[in-house]
Amino acid sequence: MAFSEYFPIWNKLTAEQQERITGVVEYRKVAKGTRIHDSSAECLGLVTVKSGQLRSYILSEDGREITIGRLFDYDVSLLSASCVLPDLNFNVMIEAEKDTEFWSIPACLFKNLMDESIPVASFANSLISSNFSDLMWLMEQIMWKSFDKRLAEFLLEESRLEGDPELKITHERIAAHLGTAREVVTRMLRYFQSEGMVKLSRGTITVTDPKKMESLSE
Amino acid sequence: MAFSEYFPIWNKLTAEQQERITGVVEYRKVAKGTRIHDSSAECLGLVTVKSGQLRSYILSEDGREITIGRLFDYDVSLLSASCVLPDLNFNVMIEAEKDTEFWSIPACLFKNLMDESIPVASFANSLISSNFSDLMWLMEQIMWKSFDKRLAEFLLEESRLEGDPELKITHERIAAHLGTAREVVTRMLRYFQSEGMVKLSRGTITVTDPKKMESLSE
DNA sequence: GGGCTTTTTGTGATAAAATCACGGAAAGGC
DNA sequence: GCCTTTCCGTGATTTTATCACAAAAAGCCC
Repeated sequence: MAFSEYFPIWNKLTAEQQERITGVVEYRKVAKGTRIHDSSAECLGLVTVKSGQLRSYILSEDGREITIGRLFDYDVSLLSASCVLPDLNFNVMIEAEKDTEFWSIPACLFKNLMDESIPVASFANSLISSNFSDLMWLMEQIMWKSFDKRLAEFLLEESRLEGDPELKITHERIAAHLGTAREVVTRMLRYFQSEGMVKLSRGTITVTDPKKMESLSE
Repeated sequence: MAFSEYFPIWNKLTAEQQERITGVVEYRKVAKGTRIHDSSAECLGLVTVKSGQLRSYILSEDGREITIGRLFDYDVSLLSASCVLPDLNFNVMIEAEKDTEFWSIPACLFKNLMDESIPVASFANSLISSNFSDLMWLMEQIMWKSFDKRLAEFLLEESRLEGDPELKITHERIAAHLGTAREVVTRMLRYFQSEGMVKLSRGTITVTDPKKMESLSE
């Protein structure tokens, strides 16, 4: 499948614009675990996922993380484009949670397109807006929801994504997703186990009672 | 002073567009404490502050608040325009922290302008982007900074804004700004007082040692 | 000015979550 | 089978949040 299939506003571009993109769009295939963007490197520009899974997260000075978003097949993101929008200045990291194929359009080209095409500008607009909404949602979760609910929700979402109640994930990773400490996750998982909602073993968590967990997460 | 003076991209609009705005822009003057936007009401559109001070905040189900941004003279905001950007869906409140004069451009007109003018679209872009960055900054504060630092920073910022070390504010209000409980603020303020950084009395907090507080806040 | 209400602040007790400091168990490499 | 690394468990302590209640200050009304 070609890039154009994955770029929602492709048909709203002129042939000339399409050509400029085709000329510079970069295709990459990265292995699970690869960090494709961080604050130090010059920015990637606009990222479009062909297949796989990416996660964006922020990092504290002492190395703690929290996931702020995820990208799946057909998702497009401007998070890695702080140089496109000068008002977008913060340090976000992006890494591959699975082997991932994606395209990137250099920041400078996208910036030019934004300045000459209304469809591109309003596309950028909706991307940023939905990122903003997602962050707002996360904020509300962090501020007003207790940790047990957040963890339950994470586990359910994760097993939904994988299509499997048996999750291959460490407590450490979960802590990084949720922005807390590993011990906190461990203890809460033990509690979930004592309540019969999950079964634990090294490196895997099996959701045994999704119903009960769902009712907890609300 | 006229609206055009306060609208950064006024000169990039056609005469016809300027006229459409002039025809519908609404001027309002509200007293301190007025809530000018909430999730229930139909949305205000684009807000431009002439003078005064607004704050945007979110609300939990059980009534707790946290300030997510502030608007001062000449500031423009799209936060109250969830209906302009369909991807911008969350419930933010806006209230006047001081007597405030502002203009609002109805959402539908602004949406039309965005769809026909690149300067307007990219202006919207930079507004959303900077809101996004601010929220990201807040997120980092909440996640990685301890409460004493956040409170110290708030008090310093507040006294800088007012140009006065003697702040007329209750513990309750501070708690609403920082998204915590009143008792927590009270106790930390007592600690600050015991350390000689502030002097407390009913309804006022006087920053007596800003230097020391600054070094704490870092 | 004396009683009344409302607002603001103080504080103990308890719970939730984060941090610190270990140690032990499981898996993988050779 | 040994050694290293990764992952997990858990007590002790600190920080924040929550709950419950009350005292002190200010405002109001006659």
